[in-house]
Amino acid sequence: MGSVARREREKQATRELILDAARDLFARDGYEAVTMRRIAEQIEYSPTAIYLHFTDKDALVREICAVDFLALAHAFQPIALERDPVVRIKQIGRAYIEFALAHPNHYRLMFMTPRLPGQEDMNDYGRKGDPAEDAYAFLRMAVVEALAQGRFRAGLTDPDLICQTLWAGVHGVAALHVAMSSDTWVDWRRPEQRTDAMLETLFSGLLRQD
Amino acid sequence: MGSVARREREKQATRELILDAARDLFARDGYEAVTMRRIAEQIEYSPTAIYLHFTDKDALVREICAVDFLALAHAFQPIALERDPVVRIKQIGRAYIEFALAHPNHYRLMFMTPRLPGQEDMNDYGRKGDPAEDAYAFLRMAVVEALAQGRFRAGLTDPDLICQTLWAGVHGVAALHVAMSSDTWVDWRRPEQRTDAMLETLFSGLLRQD
DNA sequence: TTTACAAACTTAACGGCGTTAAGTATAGTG
DNA sequence: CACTATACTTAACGCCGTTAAGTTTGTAAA
Repeated sequence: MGSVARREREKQATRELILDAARDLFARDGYEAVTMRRIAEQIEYSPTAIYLHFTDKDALVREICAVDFLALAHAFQPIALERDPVVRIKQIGRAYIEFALAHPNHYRLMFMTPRLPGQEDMNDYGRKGDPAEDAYAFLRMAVVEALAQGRFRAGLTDPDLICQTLWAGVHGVAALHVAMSSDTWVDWRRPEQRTDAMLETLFSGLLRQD
Repeated sequence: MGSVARREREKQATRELILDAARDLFARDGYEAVTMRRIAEQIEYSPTAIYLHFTDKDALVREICAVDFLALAHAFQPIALERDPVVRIKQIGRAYIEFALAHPNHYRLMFMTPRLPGQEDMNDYGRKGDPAEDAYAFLRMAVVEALAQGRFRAGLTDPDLICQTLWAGVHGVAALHVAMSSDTWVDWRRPEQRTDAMLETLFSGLLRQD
């Protein structure tokens, strides 16, 4: 009787097995290194078995990303308690870059790979649960609040433009690190130093000076 | 007698044929869309013929990029005439983003794709001729000059850190556009507007205020 | 207790990819 | 005229994502 429930549980278990094996490959070596055959070998199933649990490779990897991005959302949780919106923005920026440095392959897939036109159909987490979207919304709220407090320089009134400038700034640090840090023709400063320099520059560039 | 020279010329001609066909594919649809078989079909050669002119696909595409990046170096030429190093920096930033927007696939390959470890062997253009490297050196010279003129804020003394902050800023605008501009959950401002906002932010953040 | 069935999985294959080994045609040289 | 270097082609290898067609197996209905 309860057997259907058990079978369902078993199916979810192998689904998790696939996800875990794929996550290992992905986190260590990136999207290209994740192959259906390699995942299958690791969990001792045939490659086609994976298709019983995921529609295709892209869906599988994106689900991994979506799950792991909850770590970013989690990092935002304590930040939400901070009262000063400007401090909050700074903490968001720092947490954002830290996430990118800790999960470069996740970051690359989510923010450095062009979206193919026409895949706005979202995964199981649904449109409004997308952590990346949430992060933008979270930043935007802080910006709107700081704007209301008159914290930005005169002339800066568009919250989206401010958000996009902030985002571009921290994304630049993160993305340059992910893609270019092993280039030897630049005498790279340490990532934390670059993060600090960027945040200070953005803030003294955007904020009304005391 | 002069036949060896003619043969050499003919070989260079088919080499150019390959480069042009590959460039079309690459510029329109990006790295993945460039396949040896597709190039071959277009120029009516067999796929293996390409290997007589290029060691592998990566070498071929990187040569395309290196060549087209000369356009960026070219855009820097008039900028070099500008006397004020701060103005020069601003013009470099603007030209840089304009290049990225005009050649998104080139930009993606050169600056948004992680370098595989151990390919520091450079192409025919040689180590010092790499336009990307030249661009950084060009920026750095302007920064050093501005630094000598005391144009940066107190506390900003490291030319490389300043360069990397500037680079990250403009890279952020460019990279976010290339990878994320078709995402609909952000109310994107126009790229030129984002460029202006970023440059103004960076400059008022970095420069000593008059 | 047997039969039917649906779910989970496998085997074999397709078409694509980058790349290579082996063969061929040809033009210039001794 | 024979020889050889060069520019090419054909055929194949081993990968990839994905699918069509079977096979097992545990449960439920007869």
